[in-house]
Amino acid sequence: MATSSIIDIHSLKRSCADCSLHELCLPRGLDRQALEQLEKVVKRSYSLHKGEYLFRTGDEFKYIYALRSGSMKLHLMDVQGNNQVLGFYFPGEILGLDAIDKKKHLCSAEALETGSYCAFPFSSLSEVCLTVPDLQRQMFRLMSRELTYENELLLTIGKKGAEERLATFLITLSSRFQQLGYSAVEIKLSMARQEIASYLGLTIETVSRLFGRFQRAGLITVKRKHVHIKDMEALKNISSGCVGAHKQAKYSQ
Amino acid sequence: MATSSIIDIHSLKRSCADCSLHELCLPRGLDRQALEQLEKVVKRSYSLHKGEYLFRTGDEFKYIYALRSGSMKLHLMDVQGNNQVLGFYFPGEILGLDAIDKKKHLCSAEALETGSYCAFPFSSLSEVCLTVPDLQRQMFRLMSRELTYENELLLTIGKKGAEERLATFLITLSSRFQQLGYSAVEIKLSMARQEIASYLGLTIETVSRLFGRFQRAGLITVKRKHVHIKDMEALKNISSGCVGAHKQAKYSQ
DNA sequence: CGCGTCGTTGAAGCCGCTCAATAGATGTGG
DNA sequence: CCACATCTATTGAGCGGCTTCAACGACGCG
Repeated sequence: MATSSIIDIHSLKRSCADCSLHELCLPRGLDRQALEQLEKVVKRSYSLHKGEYLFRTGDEFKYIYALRSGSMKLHLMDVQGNNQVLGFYFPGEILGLDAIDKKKHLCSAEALETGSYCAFPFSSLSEVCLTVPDLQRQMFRLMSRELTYENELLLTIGKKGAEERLATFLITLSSRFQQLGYSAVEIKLSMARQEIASYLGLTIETVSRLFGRFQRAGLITVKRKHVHIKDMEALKNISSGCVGAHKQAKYSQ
Repeated sequence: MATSSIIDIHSLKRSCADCSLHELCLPRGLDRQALEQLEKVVKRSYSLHKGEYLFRTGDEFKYIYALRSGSMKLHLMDVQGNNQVLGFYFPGEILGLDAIDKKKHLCSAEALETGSYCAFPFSSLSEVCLTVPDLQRQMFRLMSRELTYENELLLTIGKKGAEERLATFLITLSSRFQQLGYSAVEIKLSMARQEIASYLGLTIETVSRLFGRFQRAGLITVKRKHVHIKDMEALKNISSGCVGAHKQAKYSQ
């Protein structure tokens, strides 16, 4: 479990209502009264540095976490050391929902850069859900959304070729950054090539080559962890397989 | 939406308490009083025939479904006709949870054989959740479990070779059947090769060849849709990559 | 500056896909 | 009941995309 930092400017912000992530995060759609209920259980603003874990496989499940700043990766490892990155998380997003069933975390959440988060004790949170219908609804929605994300990732990994996968990854990242108020074309990757590769079910070399190929084709410019999208349309076309012939089996009826 | 059959023996069973799937399904862990609340909203026992849909992509989300008998596949199709099977569902399992967020079904649920199901209007169900803590908890758990399943599928598709994937599939099927009270070694596949292939991110030819290879190796006997597991241990070893050398990149730290 | 980590690039090989033909199963109608 | 059509599954041959193996380059940090 991460230790709280000595000085954390975020801790000055006292309420979810004041939080800039208000409309993205757990409190989304809650009225003032409901927010007050939520305030009672939230533990606010712990900080986290690159490489630190929010939780690890096997940890007891106690909290749902909301990321306030920074970014994280969720990853799963099996007995032989196969390591699959399941997703990347950005401010306003919720981590830990998959641990509810087994009451243990089955995957690990690791910080990709320095950031901060809020923690909601799950037992208290679910009690509040009983008295605040909007909060219950929001919890259901968040879990449902998580399922949808994973469904799309499954489609990407299971049915798309390497170019489509990376293009899909970039497009998705772009739109998520835009929602957060950042540029849709200037992307700062907080994850390593290795992590992108794992997420997409590819190797690091393939990802590297694809970045090069996209750059040579004039779709993007890449410099280390900085990506500039020059031709969003073309990238979207690749992402949905409208160009370069070779795909995996389609099985269309 | 499926039509209810003219005669359905299951409709004679009036309560979840009497249902043989009681301990697997939504009512799991509920006391008598809680069950009564649940009874008020459930719509029981519609029947469904092979090829019929419980819901399709784009359908308005109104119900959560519990499968009573038979089996279903959940699948997702993108714009170009890439069709990914996301999962197979058996009696006691819940379908439709991923539609809560968007209030629309983003994937389709199709019957693999004749069966029956119960429907829970989601708006009523979530109201009941507010007064029955155990039911709310169960909903959270079910959604969480679904996330866990998908995580494991992602690991399988993203990091494992073809043999490992099929072995994992068979092992998983075996243990689910066992939980349902069926044999763990005599497996009747209700899905076609094509559907297995799509689920595992492979082609139908590869799946067919793997079945042949497993049979020649004495691990199983396959005859059409009937599989007999002869060497569970060996299958588990393959499933976790303990044998046949070649795997995908492991990325172990 | 030297070292370690991360990323890029090249060459070669293999796994699983594609294409194609056959066999088996299922259903239909005469 | 068999002939025919259709769909599903099996099997083979060849190829190609991605991985593997290997070496080099680029950064960042002590």
